[in-house]
Amino acid sequence: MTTTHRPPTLEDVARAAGVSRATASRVIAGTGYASAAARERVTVAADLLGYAPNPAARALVRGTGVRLVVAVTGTAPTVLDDPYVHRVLGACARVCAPYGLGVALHWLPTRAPGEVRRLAEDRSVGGIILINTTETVLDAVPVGLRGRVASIGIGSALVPAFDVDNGGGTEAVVRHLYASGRRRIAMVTGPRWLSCAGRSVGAYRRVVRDAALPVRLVPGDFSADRGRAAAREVLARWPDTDAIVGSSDATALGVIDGLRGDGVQVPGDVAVTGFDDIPLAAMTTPALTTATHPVTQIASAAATAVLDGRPVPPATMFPSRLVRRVSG
Amino acid sequence: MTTTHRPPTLEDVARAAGVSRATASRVIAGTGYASAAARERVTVAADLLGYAPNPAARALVRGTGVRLVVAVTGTAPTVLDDPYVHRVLGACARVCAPYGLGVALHWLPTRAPGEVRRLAEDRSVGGIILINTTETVLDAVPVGLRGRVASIGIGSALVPAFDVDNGGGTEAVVRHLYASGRRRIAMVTGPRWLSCAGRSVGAYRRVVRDAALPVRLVPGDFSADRGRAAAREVLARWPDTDAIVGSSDATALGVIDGLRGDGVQVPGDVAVTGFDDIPLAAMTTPALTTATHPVTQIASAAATAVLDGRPVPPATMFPSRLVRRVSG
DNA sequence: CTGAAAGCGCTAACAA
DNA sequence: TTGTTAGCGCTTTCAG
Repeated sequence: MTTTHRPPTLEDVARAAGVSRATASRVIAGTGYASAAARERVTVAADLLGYAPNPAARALVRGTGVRLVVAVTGTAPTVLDDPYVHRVLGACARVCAPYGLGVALHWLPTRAPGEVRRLAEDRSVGGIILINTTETVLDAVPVGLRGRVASIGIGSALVPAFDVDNGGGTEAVVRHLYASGRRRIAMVTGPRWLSCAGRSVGAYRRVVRDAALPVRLVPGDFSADRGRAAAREVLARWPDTDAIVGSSDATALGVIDGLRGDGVQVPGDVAVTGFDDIPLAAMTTPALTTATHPVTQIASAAATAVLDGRPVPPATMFPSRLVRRVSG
Repeated sequence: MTTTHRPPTLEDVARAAGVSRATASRVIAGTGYASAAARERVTVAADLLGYAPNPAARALVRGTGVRLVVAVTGTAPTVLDDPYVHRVLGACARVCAPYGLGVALHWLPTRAPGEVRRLAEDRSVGGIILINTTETVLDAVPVGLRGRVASIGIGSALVPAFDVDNGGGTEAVVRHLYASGRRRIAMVTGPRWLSCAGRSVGAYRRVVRDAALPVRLVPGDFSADRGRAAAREVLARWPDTDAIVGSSDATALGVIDGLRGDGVQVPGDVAVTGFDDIPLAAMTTPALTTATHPVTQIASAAATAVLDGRPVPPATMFPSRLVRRVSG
């Protein structure tokens, strides 16, 4: 007689432990009363059978959803191809694993901030992590989502924020540049619509103003291509620039490439710094001076907040540390 | 009177369309008979109400699982931190989205190939994508998983394989090196336990042998650190080497860095090539000559195969194309 | 071709 | 403290 190898259900565990399904449920889910004896017997039976609760069934009855959605705001669905987004997704996946939850990727069009409502209504969505979000999107988050949503970037009264202290990181970078003798420091900013990028610009302005240096800002978008173009703009507008602060490592690499195309030496003529400390920042020539960005930590904290459901502070900032290498 | 804004269920759709829940189910799921009239009315009602099936309920009744697991074989859970893995995860997430499925990340210890059985028994697992898998793991895949599992890398009779044609890519690279006059070409291999990396080594051996050049192999592991060390080993054992083929871009970058530490010019003294064509390969100095690796395409194809459940060929290879830049 | 009915595996009142 | 009961939203026989 061949027994089909069927995964054990709660029913099996209950029977093996000699209790009712309800009691077994209470001890497995860790909710409600149960005598020490019952607890013991159920626990033993469960790991004897190798029991694991079926997340789908659980989600169905609790109305709790079965996946954590990473929702990325942007003008086109290509924002989902970004390595940064993938890293966040990976970190979320690791946090979700013990809960039996999956993760999903969703594009939130900048033009249609109401889209977030549809996500909230989807019963299979257990929680939402917002990335690169805007005030407009934040305003569209329904109150019913309270406690099941977090933002990596800016937050709101309803949505707790988790982010790198890019103001602090940028400040450290610019101060370092000043300390090493640079006096005409330009910056390639992040995208304007991304308010959290504004903190870096603010920090740059502050340091530069305090030192009575000129403010030299050129818009960027975190990409290398834009960095390359921006480098030329900077040189065209302010030929005596002796340092360029990139708002991402990709930007900085682009800047270096653009500069080199014009025969400018880095860091000899112009120092260049990045932000993020991607793994390759240490391997390029010249090795990139930058500031750290603990993406995994941040994403894990955000995901944990959503899954735990415990109250969290409205904003949690993760420190960014200067990494001195060769480029600046 | 405030109506709680509850997402519509199939029941709601059925009522609105004036049919039974069963009929509504048939047309929504696209399975079983339904008159044109019924089909029409249900469809209209569904998108009038903005109905979306609840994946958890569906998974529960069909026993079909609610997430696609990306299972990475390796000696330590840190393999889950690899950007390559994250990219695969991202691609899978995009394929899963329309199915309402989530994705999950799982470490499959090299030492415990049987672990894959536990995954197979988990009712919440809808399918499995194997990464960096070994024959041992492949052998442990239970037959019950047929059609719900695919491998990125090597496959088996049970598990269809999806991979880059790294043999072809490597051949193109080595031929290019030869054509540009290099005659003493060394290679830093991928990890030995990863059999699909062997195809690159095979291709290298073949080209080199056909040209009557010496075989110079040094073991690597795809990492930049190992590349750096390997460069020195190569130089120590065969000082007249004039080209080094890296089996990944990270390796190549490490090799370049190691070479530079010894005052060797790239590509002047020694040409260096990579594999993967990561975005940054174009930005480094010197820009990296490499071969493409369509990771997203591969992962999407694998995920699609698992979710569709349609029969697929035992192995699907994706072409790798030479990208000539400066380093080699 | 359609509807009634029976669950999928689990949790949450409610009694006992 | 425990068991009984009633579903969560959906699919799927099985009769009509």
